Amino acid sequence: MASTRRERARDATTAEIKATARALLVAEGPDALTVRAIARTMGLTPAALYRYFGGHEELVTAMCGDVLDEITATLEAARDTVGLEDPMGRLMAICRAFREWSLAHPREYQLTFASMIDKPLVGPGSDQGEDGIAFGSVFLGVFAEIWAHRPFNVPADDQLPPALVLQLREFSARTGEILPLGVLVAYLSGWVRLYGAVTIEVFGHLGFALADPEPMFEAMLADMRRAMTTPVS
Amino acid sequence: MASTRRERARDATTAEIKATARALLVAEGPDALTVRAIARTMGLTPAALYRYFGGHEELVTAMCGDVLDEITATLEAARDTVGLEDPMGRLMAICRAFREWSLAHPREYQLTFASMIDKPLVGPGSDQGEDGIAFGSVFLGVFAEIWAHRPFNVPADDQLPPALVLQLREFSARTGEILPLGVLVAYLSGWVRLYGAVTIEVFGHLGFALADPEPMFEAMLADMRRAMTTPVS
DNA sequence: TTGTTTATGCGAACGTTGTTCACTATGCTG
DNA sequence: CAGCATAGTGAACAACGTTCGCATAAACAA
Repeated sequence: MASTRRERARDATTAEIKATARALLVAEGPDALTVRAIARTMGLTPAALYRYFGGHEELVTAMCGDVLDEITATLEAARDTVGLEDPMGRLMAICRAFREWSLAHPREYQLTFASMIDKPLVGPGSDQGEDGIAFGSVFLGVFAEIWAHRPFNVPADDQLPPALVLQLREFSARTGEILPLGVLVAYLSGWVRLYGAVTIEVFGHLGFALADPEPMFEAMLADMRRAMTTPVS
Repeated sequence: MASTRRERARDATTAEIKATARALLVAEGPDALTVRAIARTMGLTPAALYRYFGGHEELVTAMCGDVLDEITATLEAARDTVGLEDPMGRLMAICRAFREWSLAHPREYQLTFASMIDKPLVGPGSDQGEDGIAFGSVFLGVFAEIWAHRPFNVPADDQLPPALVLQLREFSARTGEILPLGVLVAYLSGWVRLYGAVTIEVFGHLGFALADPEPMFEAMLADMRRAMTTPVS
């Protein structure tokens, strides 16, 4: 990609900045993620960083992109731990990997997944951002696998609220129309449940009742499986 | 409470500070929630505020408490819209009210429910904070109502993972031992699903697929109802 | 090789933030 | 009335994000 020497050096510095920022984030928390601190630990003047980033916000946005790439790779690796003959197992592997990564990287999680839409909007496939789509397609892909392998009981289109059907049609068109709307509902519900379970645990908002939420997480996964293995009636 | 004149004046100022902070938060966003800005809009010196609050963090913590009280009152009001003969309807009212309040007050929601455990830890009943317990007991109370009104199918204690049983026993002891452990599981699962669905919507992380997540939210409520109306087998 | 351009970094500065401190009034209390 | 706690002031400090003009070194054209 980077042909000329200059471009290579520039990319290296950019990477070093992001790496330093990342290290600062995990070591000192989000409040320490400051332009001046990054410059300081790199032996640079704060002003110098503005040759590489438009400002503080742009820098953390770039970091979110990196995080999203990293977690996408992690999920794919976890997914490929399980063979294609067991797509449900692949989904479970993804979910568990998502939880474990998030618990191991709470700061990054907060930055990337628990920010308002003001900031970089992400989900499993975000409006803006290529990284987001990649992240989302990992999930969507395995749902397609599951459906192809063994269809389960999903509501027919005319059993869904009309308002929902309209939105799902749009979403389906955007994602290649590979799945029935009912499967998209399962996909979205699954993502919402996973996101919620992980977020509440990362924030510690379950500590009032459970010191170790893992069994509850597994129970949620079991319920998710149950919903997706009801035979077609 | 406040007998002497001085104390009354002090409490009034304290309240005005929190009100100003709140107004600033909703009008300008969390970044504008600054000690100096509050003092400025009140016609005070920044230093003066330190007679009332230990610092910025303590101030937003106090605000979170207020928010928690406010939302608790809102949920109770919504709950009492439905008569005692329909406890499930009361739960649904609470859930919908929680979603609507959160969508109408995203900044407050972010501050109160989407902060790390570093900050004020809250959940439906938090480790620290009386407001949290009040908030949580609204939920727990209606679950008790439902169970008393019509028991549903919950796993027996020996069907639950032993690690979970131990934690649930502790939690049960802390909350008065009024419910079987399986009902506590339903309660916690319900809170996790509600929290997740609302959080993901408030953050806009569902916008990649749905412009209006309300039907999906209703579907989640329906599934919650289903899980809590399976007759005892 | 020489001259020109362009990217990179520096240093200083501005306005903002949270917070502390010495000081001055004001109003309550004995 | 005397004494004292309290509320508020103003100035200061360190740290922040950001901008500007100036140097320097690398890349390129002649």
